[in-house]
Amino acid sequence: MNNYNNDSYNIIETLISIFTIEKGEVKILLFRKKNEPYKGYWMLPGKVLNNNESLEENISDYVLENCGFSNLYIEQCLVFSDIDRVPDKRVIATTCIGLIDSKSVELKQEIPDSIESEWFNILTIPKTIYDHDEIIKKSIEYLKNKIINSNILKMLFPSDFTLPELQKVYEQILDKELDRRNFRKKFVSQGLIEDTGYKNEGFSGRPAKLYRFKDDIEEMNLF
Amino acid sequence: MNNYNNDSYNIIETLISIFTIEKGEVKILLFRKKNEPYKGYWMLPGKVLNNNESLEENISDYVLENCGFSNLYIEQCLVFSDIDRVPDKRVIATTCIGLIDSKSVELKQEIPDSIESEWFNILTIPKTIYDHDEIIKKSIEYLKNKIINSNILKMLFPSDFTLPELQKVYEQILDKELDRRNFRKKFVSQGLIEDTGYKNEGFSGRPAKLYRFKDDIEEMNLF
DNA sequence: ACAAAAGTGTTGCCAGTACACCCATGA
DNA sequence: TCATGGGTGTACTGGCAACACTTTTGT
Repeated sequence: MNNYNNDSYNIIETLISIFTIEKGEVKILLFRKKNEPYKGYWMLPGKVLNNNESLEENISDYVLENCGFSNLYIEQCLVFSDIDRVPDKRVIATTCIGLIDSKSVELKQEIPDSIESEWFNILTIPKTIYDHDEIIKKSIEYLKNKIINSNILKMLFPSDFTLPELQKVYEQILDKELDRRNFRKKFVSQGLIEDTGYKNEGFSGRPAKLYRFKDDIEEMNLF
Repeated sequence: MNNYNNDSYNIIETLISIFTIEKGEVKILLFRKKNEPYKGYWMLPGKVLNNNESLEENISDYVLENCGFSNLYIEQCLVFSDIDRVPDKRVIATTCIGLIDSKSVELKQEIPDSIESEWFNILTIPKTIYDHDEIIKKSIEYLKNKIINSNILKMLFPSDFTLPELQKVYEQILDKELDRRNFRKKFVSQGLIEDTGYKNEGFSGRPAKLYRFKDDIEEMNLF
């Protein structure tokens, strides 16, 4: 058990699917690859794991440096370890999902000019490198399963939001339409949200009340 | 992104929490450590991952060789990557849960004499090495969350079983008592099981009907 | 006044729960 | 015949789904 040889050493990369809400749409952050192979294709953010840092430290540091987000919510997803998932080199990917609210995205810190990044609607994801499309698919699936049994989406809505906005996000992730009245009833009756007393005026139609998630709500499920 | 140095190489081990049912009790398989440090303590089965095998191949091969199980059901659990989770050496643990029915346990193949192993009731787990107690705790939690929304436990019951037996397993994992009549109603109404026509006679009290899981039932949740 | 979008109330159904009685066997 | 444990039926309840009308704003 304690015998290590050359074959026992592996390259590990952490890859993260960062989601946010931009103009009511659920989006994922991708970087553009700069060199061959797959030059110009899109890819998930992430980097090789050093042997002096944990998975969580690695991805937090990376995200801060390269995306400028200091308060990203992170959860582990799956490990992808097929021998040939990356050509030429054997690289194991440990993957995470990250959630960040749009306000924190706007307030992001300095990031390198050299990185070309873009938020993509989860329904129109471009061609990505290696097995990243598979990883993204699993990440969205993970998110979908998660929001059914937990209130994880509050990580995407720390600031004031309207119930119709929240509903549209649920509809995008679950990929089905929900009833306005029942949706409201569920959230209000569970005591997850509270009225801020403000309204978002200035749009066509009746202004919607602004809500916020209560602070003291804990996650329900670990997985 | 493609620059690797010495710091980029890591030792990865796969560790697996294998569960079965033995005499109605949910049990987990542990090995006994043979050398210092922690000599004599118990530990999860698992081994270092070579760079020519996937996580799933690695753990399947290991389990076959060292536990003798050829048809173990496996799912990924969490990754543990704290720098000092193992003393002296940096080792990352990717963990899995495994489920095997008691009949397959009895029919297991040859395994090395040198391995000392034992099935422990999940309520009375002995002292384990490193962070294995934490890993075991999370594995049980994973299993608990899983059986609520899926029929994963059919992996533990491929052969005939009685409903009271099945119920007791649910009660152990969920750690709460369930109503006999409602439990039966749920499984029968969902069409997950079918009557084999046999009974388990020879015990005190009325004999229980023997059921089996239907073959065509798929998993419902991925996570 | 009209259009657009948000807010509200009622009803029915199904799943889960609580609970009491009967049945088949071994001793 | 009694003890033991398994099988069955009923009534209640709360959550979810289906559905139509009213309210508040901008134009």
